[in-house]
Amino acid sequence: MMKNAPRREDGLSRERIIEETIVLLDSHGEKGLTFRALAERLATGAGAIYWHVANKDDLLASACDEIVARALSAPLEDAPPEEVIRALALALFDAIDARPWVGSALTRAPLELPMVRILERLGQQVRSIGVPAQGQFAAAAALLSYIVGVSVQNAANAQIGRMLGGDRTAILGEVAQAWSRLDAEAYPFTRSMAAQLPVHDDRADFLTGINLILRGLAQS
Amino acid sequence: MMKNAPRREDGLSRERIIEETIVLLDSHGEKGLTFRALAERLATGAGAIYWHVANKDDLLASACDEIVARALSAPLEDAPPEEVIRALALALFDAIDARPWVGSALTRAPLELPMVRILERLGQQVRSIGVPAQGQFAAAAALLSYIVGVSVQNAANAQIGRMLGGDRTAILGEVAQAWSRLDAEAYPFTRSMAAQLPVHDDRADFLTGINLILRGLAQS
DNA sequence: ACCTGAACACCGTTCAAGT
DNA sequence: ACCTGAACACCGTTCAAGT
Repeated sequence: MMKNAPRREDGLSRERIIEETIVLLDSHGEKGLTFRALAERLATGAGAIYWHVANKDDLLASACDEIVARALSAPLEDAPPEEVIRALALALFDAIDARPWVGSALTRAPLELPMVRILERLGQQVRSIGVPAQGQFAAAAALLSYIVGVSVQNAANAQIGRMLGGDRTAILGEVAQAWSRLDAEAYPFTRSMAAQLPVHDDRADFLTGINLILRGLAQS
Repeated sequence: MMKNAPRREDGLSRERIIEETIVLLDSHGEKGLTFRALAERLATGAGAIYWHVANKDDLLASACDEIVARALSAPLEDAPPEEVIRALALALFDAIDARPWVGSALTRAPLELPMVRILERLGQQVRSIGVPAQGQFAAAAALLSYIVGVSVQNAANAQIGRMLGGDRTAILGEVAQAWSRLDAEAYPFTRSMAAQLPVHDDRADFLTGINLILRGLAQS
């Protein structure tokens, strides 16, 4: 065709829809993402969105992939592979922590593009480390499971704090109180750990786990 | 009061509701759990359920807790603590694998009773191992994160297979084909791993990770 | 080709009214 | 104390009709 600029500036597009989806998810959470709310933001009808997007799952998955792609694009520097893996892991941990909805989207669509993006990056570094060929897949898969699994779990924790309104310390303080009120017979360990909960650093523990896996990898 | 058996046999009760919730979740998945469907199964009105249960979140959380409690009640034997931890981890892995909805319920209500149940069990074993006092919480928390995180992630994988109808091998075969069709420039690692995907054992990898953490714990 | 917006078939939750 | 079931305020998705 000859005309190549027929698109109106205010026309809908997949990109614009997904961009606005991210804004909506960030501002109003997972249950705030509604075709009606999205349509209003885009100044269009609810049905129009379906021309560019298959359904709500597609919407969520695409928004998730966008965030994952951004998180992975940052740490590209050439450094020792272990260092790159740590950087990738933390970038994902922080991205999911900042947007808990990314976590549930990741869990909902397991072997899709976002996961493959991460696996690829991890795999390339696993190769650089020098892990023998027959162990590369298991190593990359273990890292992938750990990173995504723990990050999602952590983000869920953080989200509940945000939902209850208070700051992190206050929430954890309340949980700690609840723990110290548990039955002494059934929950001796948890009771005695109540005091440590509020001063606990999840991000540091996450990194400790990564280092543990990397150490195990080096031994094999 | 004097009369202590006024309850009709067909009366509703929290237990009966949760029991039927589990049946419904198992048979029709997470989106099959509906107050209307549940009411029909219980031969009552939708609103009656609200007399025994706060809301849908409460329903899901209670069903989840029931399953977690069952999974933890099995492996009680006195064995070396590392062995008990492995047994607990696998029991949870299998329970969540069999019921993916437990995974998302666990993620939705992070620091609630089900998680505390698991933490307590792990913590007691961590103590038995002889981990020094100031490291016990971090150790138990690391195990908890890993077990729940990876199990949830694995269950999500398994679920997608079930949803697509085919058996596990067939699904993974298709994913493997999709992987081998990825762009050679951008996804060299994933492409070369395509063949290994269908013969990969997630449960074994899960256990490998547990052993890795236990080994790290023994060193400290 | 792309958009509109009414309509359909659902939801969770509430609440007056019953027993 | 416990249950009923209609009613309310929403959903995702479809689809004739428009441009």
